[in-house]
Amino acid sequence: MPVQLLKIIKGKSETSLPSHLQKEDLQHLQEGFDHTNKYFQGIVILSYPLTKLGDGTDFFKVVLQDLDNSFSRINSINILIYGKMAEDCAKVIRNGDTCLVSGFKLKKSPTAKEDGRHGCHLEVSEEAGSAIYIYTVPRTTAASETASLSVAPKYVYTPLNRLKDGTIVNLYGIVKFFKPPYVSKGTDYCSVVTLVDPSNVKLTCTLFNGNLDSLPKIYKVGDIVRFHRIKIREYNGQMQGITSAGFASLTFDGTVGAPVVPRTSSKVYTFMDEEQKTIKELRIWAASNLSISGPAAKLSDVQPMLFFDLTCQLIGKAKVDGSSFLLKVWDGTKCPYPTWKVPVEARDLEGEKVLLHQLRNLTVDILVYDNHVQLAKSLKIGSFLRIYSIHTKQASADNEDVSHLEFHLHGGTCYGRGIGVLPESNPDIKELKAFLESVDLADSQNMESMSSLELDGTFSSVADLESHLQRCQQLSVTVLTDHQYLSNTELKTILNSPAPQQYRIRAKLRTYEPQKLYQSIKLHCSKCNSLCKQCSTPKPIKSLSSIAAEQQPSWEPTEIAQALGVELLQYVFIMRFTLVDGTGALNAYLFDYEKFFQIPASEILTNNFLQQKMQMTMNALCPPGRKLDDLPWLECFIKSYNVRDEMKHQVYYQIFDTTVAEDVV
DNA sequence: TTAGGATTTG
Repeated sequence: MPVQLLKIIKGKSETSLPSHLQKEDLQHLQEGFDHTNKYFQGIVILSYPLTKLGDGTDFFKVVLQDLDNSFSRINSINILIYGKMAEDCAKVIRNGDTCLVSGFKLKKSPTAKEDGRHGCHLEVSEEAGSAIYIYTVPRTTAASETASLSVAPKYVYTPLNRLKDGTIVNLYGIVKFFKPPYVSKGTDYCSVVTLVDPSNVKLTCTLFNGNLDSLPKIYKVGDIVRFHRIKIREYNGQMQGITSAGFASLTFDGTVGAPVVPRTSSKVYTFMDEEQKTIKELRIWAASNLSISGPAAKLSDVQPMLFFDLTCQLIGKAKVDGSSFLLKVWDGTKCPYPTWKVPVEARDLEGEKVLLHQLRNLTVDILVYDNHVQLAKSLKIGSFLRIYSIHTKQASADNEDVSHLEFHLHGGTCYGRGIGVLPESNPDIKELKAFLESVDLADSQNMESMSSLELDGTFSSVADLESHLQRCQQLSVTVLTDHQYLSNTELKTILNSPAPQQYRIRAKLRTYEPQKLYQSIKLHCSKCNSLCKQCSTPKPIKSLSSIAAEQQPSWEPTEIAQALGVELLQYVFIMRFTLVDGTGALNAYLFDYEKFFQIPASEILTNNFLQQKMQMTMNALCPPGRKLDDLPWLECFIKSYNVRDEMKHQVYYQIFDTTVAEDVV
């Protein structure tokens, strides 16, 4: 019988194993050895759900741990069971059962590197003549239910005061100190993490991995980690943790009440109710037993001679010299001191120039040195960072009257100095993003004169400077031709105010009508101020004789029209813009002969080039397919006016004294 | 192998 369920009664099984079988140790399970008449014995620590392979064959996988080698670095092995045997085993095998496997095929395990188990796995099936003997642990009904619901192994976690030299253990800990992953002098990234747990013992772990993503995703002191398969060694009279094969980690926010969501690079990990409970307990213990307050600060809080952690967004970067690298970052607040600007070659500066200029009053230059340069170079513009242990230093240059504040990330990793990239899903980053989006750039630009532009080293030539200056003064795809003294009014306020009034607004063009642009061109009658033809009272052609009779006749179109009783109509663009600014939406009419588009309405119907230009302009003002966030800003003047008839009264809005920025198309 | 917590000196 290929699968035998053997009950243990008082330590002895009901039936005996075939006498020809001999036990094989885990370390002797190697390719090239003869495993005929051998069996491997282990305890089931993990079983996966029964599945079907592509060809319909049943497949069942269990992990057996060799209790005789439980202190070895590798003490478990994958067993792959095929066909009917898979089905049979899946019905009876439970975690904690002891299994004997014979008649197996030994194959290289493709997952050994990831799961840290034996380099080979055992394949078994009836066809191959395999047999599995299962010694069950006694089962109550309740235990059986639990077992059938759980496919996770029962990991044992060692408290930090029970660690022994030379063992590989699983453990939990609260991060007391950490160095974010940095480039080591060897081949790997390194991260140093000091943990503490309710046994009040500290453990410093040195973790290496060639893949940055495989190191624990610790963002701040107080985070909680779960380490699997960490090796314990004695170093300088103290226990030390170090990565061993198969090391895996989960990291959790240590805040009481925060969602218990593990951060990990592993696609597969075990995390059950019991682990949830452990994290919650550790959070509570940490809250009442540890004082964890990181030196986080906003740029608005910084002082000279300070080491602090900054959570920020990267908007520019540039090489400076061989041992230092420039990061330009902002966090939405303004540093209360004048800050230094590190001179760099314009061609070396990466980042969106317009944005860099827009944010110039809110951006600080951080110079990073030595070992941090390599990581800094690899950072993506726009990414969110936490830069640990930035040093502020007050200094003044020879040509400066007032001192400025410098930001340095010195070389080395003392005190956890380094740079971490945080995902946008991180709660702190979500908060930062929301704050950054709320910052009124128009206000920040007004805080400083344009002369600083020349100081920040962003532009390579006068022409470049002028073009960007022009563009950045506009800061939107439209510009105002007058009334610049007015400040912006939110759409919500405008919608709630009586007409008539005039406003300056900053808004996005969500949509416009007509979408077929040729339909926007109308003939307008200036006499009746409508679209446009009832004002003409045509006279016969002989009426022109009155002009002809003059001594010096004028053949101007207006004179001819007047003589013929024709009211001249003018071509105009008439469009409806739906504008939004986060506080409300408003429909404003554009009535434009030439000024807004800088295209004469009278010429566009006969000029392909102008038609294309208008289409491109509208595409720039309201790029098709973009989300609202990605639409450009428009600065406009609008006036409100009342339209009343017998039935109703309405307020309308019209755009005026506004033109499309020159460099938009 | 690397680092092994405990601020650069630009």
